[in-house]
Amino acid sequence: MAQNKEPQASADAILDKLDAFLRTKQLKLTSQRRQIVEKMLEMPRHFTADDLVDSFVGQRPRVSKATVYRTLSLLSEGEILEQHDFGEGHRLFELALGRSHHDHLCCTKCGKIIEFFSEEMENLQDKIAHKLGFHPTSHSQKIYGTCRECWREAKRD
Amino acid sequence: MAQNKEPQASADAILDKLDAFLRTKQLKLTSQRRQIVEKMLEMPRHFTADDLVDSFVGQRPRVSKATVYRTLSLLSEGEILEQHDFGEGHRLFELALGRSHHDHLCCTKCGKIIEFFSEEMENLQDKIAHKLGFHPTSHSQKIYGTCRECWREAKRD
DNA sequence: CTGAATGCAAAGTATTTGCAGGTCT
DNA sequence: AGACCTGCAAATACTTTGCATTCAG
Repeated sequence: MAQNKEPQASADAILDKLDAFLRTKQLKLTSQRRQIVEKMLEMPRHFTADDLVDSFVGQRPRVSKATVYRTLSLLSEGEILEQHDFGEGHRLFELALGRSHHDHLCCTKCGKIIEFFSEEMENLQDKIAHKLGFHPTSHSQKIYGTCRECWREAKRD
Repeated sequence: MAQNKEPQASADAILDKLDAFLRTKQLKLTSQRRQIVEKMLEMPRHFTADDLVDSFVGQRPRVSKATVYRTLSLLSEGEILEQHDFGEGHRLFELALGRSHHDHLCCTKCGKIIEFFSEEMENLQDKIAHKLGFHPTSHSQKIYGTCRECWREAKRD
């Protein structure tokens, strides 16, 4: 088990993968799609579609909200992004390309998200799924609670 | 590990728990709140707020959408219901009172949801959380994939 | 009696879609 | 040329809120 500190994929690596994916569907790698990929790299680990839309305000050429949403869908479908729902009423996106799979701890006090990976957990999940006749393709695991810092703060009161 | 086949709580048990919870907040057990509890018992294991709203159409006295939403919040807060998000764009509610904790397998072909519980998994989750300085209060785990039936069907083609 | 609850309609929030014109190959 | 894309605004889906009235304790 380890926290994940790997660097993210480069713009080039992402554009290559996106281009390859788009080709398989006879779609095009446009200027807007490139710009969105660039912006993605400047986003925090988890970001919303709206965060990305906002990053284009007052910029020329700008990219519209509709295009951002449409592109985020494509990026997810092409397995470049991953989508999460931490129960806040909106989706969060996370760059998946070049990073290995992991799960999340979510602090309900400060909103911090801690990533973790456990081989043991992965094996156990597979074992359980198979025992129930299920063929797993992916999973989402979130542990909610209080992080170290918020816990300390709570005890202080 | 076992699939969960326990019966659900009775209306009386739920109303008792709800009443106790409401008292602690100086809130009232109204006729509408009672009706919502009754309807909940007729719902499938997982239901949306809208399913519940619909169950009141053409009924007298009816309960409004706003009240349904407000009551579902209270029921969740009072740990009578649990909320889930299976990534379909709306919340699903599930009766938690009288049922023990479990996680879910979600078939992405047919939408079927299979429940499971694993002591081993629970322990592992706690172990990981603590190792990262985290104090867990709850978790949500979903394994997506193909269920036995859909898998067979896929192979047939 | 009095604070809490309700219904209604309106307002939000997040996301998707129709369409007319623009763009890439 | 033709298929795909884009921006815009309108539409959708789900949920929350403001307010005048009604109700539970």
